[in-house]
Amino acid sequence: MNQQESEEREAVQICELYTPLYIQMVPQQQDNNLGEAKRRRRRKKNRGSEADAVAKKRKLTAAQVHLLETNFGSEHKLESERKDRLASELGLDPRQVAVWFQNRRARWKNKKLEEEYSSLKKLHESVVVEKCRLETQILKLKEQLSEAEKEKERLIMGERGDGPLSSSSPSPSMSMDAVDPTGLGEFGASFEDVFYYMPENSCIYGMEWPNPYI
DNA sequence: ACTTTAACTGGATTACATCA
DNA sequence: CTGATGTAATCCAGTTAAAG
Repeated sequence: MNQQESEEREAVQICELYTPLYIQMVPQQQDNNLGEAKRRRRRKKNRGSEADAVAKKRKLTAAQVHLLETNFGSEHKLESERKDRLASELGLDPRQVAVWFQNRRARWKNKKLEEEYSSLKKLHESVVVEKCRLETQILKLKEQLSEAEKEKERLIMGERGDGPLSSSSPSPSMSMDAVDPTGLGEFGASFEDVFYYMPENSCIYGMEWPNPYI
């Protein structure tokens, strides 16, 4: 038996398995004329008493869902031929298969959006932390610069001899040597610093993200 | 009461057929 | 041949409601 034959046989077996169920689940069309060219009728709007009588919602079986999922996994779009083939394999109305694919695509899209949202959120949080770290570093460097300028001023005054502190030694912490040439030094990896400094309320680590899914 | 999901609706788009 | 028009199929976003 070649592969095609075995696939066909499997399809027939599945059909046999589900057809009675389908007949039970979905009332068959009256004008099911198989010899007729494929009907191209726009489906009727299904609202009101007739719909209530006919369209009860049915849960698909695990086997049906499994086959649908497998198909969805290989291709999210559903061409007409595949829809019909799947429908007959599953013993479902092609319309049900189409609806299932539509809903499945919507669920998949939602899931993808949620994943994208959470990875962007993580990225945003790390950027906020980095921004705060850099702002803290800027602040401290500015302080150092200001101290260094004061020290410079003091030395100039000392050389002229008109300064009261001409001979006093510069405080070690205020000397230019104290300025870390790398600009990083003690602040390089100090995350604690980040959380003590909140310029203009910009550093709100762990702030609530608006959740679009609520 | 809440969630999941099958089924539905309406609007937009596309492909195809027909006709002037 | 070509453009206009109509129809059917399909998609998506949003909604409804059955069922668990």
